[in-house]
Order: sequence, then C-alpha cells, then structure tokens
Amino acid sequence: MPLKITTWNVNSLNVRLPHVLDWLAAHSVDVLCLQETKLTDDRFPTQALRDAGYAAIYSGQKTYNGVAILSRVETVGEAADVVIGNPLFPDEQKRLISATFKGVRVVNGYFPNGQAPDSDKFVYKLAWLEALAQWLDRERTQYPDLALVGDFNITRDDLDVHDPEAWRGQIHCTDAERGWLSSLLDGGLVDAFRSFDPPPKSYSWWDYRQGAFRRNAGLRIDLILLTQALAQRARSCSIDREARKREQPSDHAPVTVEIESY
DNA sequence: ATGGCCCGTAGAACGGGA
Repeated sequence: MPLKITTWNVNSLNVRLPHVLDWLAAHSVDVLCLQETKLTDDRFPTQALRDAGYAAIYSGQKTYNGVAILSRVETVGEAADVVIGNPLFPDEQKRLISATFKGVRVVNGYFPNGQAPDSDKFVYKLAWLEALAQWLDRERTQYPDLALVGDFNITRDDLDVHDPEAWRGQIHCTDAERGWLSSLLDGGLVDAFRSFDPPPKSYSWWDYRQGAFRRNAGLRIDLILLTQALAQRARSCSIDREARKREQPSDHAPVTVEIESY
C-alpha cells in the first residue's frame, strides 16, 4: 500500500472545514498535515473529522498559527510518539507538531513568516529555523524515515518565484532563509517536489489580490523534505492547483507525496 | 507609484499574512 502524505495551509480550519472534508473524500490521503488552523484546541472539529475516518492531533491557539495532523484510521491508524513544538525552543506560538505513522516520522511546521528582513519577526524566524535544524539532527538519528513538511515560508531559489526581480531580497527570498534551506538539502534532505523534475512556474501559494492565481503569480513555499531513505521510496509529488480554484479557497494549495509500501 | 484580498477579533478598523 502506498502512503500518501499531504501538507496544506488552510488559513483557518473554521472557514475551510467543508473544503477539507470534501478534499479528503476525493483524495483519501493517509496523513494530512494542516497549518494555520487558527483554533484553540477546545474548538478543534475532532468529531467531524472522525466521522470522515480521520483521527487528529493538534496544537492550536486563538487567532494565529495552529498546526494539526490528521491520519486515516483505516490505513495508518492513530499517531504515535506525538511531540508538540520543538523541545529545544520554548515558543508561545503553536507552529510545530510531530508524530510517527507506520514507521514514518512526520514533522509538520508552520514556519514563521518573518514579515520583512529588517523586522523583529525576521530575527524570530531565523532563531526558530536554527533551533529546528538542531532538533532535526537529533530526530533524524532516531527516525531514519523522516518527512519535514509544511508551510516553510521560504523559496528555495528563483525557480520558486513568479517574479524574481520584484521579490529579490524580500521576505521568503533572502539569502539567510535560502541558506538555511540549502544547508538542510546539503545535509541529505530531499525536496520531494523538485526531485520529480516538475514543470517551470509550479507554485503552491498565490495572493488573494490582483487575480494572482489567474495570472499564476505565485510562490512555492509549501514543501515536503524527505530523508534519503524515504526519498528512495517516493513515487510522486504533486501540487493540487484545483483546490485553489474552489469558492472561498485557502491561498495555499495542498502538496502531496506518495511513498511506496508501508 | 500604491494597493487592490482574506481571516479573526472585533462590534470599527486593524494586525497579520506572503
């Protein structure tokens, strides 16, 4: 049985729950990692998802951030070894949740936006990234089959940017952010989507304004990174642009990797 | 040139997103 893992920034699970349920019914992925749920844990729609066949783990807060992992009970069952946040980086902001499914370690992150390179939020972003890299080094020794997924808020290079000149040096495109991502790739993680030689101008996020989706004026910032052991078993990785065409869509599209035999 | 949208918290605009 292939194992399908999806990452999707839903920009409010309250608003997007009908879309998520429809999408799950149509795609039947095994693990769905969500970001920007914007829900406190007491308001998480556990029952509606359970009725759809999915168990959930989650870490949320009011208004901002919030992450969750849904798992298809019939195929992969419940999450094991759940870790909330980064043990090396105490953080009020709920941006990280990790668990194991059928031996695959899934680390799901809503990476800080950073706002602007000269802002305090950018300082926080770089600290958050550095701490994540340190913790990942540990996790990878414990879990050889690991997937780091989520809304990275980083473009790998100009191929991930619709207008590189306009974005040069801007947030998501700075040398510091890209350098951090490069060091992860140099350290052996594989950018699943890029590894399948995708067509140019493949993006995962489009601004709500200016008809950006219609013009395909987007960025690829939602990524799935796999350890080499896991990447060898990856069969495909795709971005579901159809989800972005729906009424009241998230500004991000789901990204799915299919892994051979679990 | 700038901002143009969406969401949550409000209970009007505003912060934040990217």
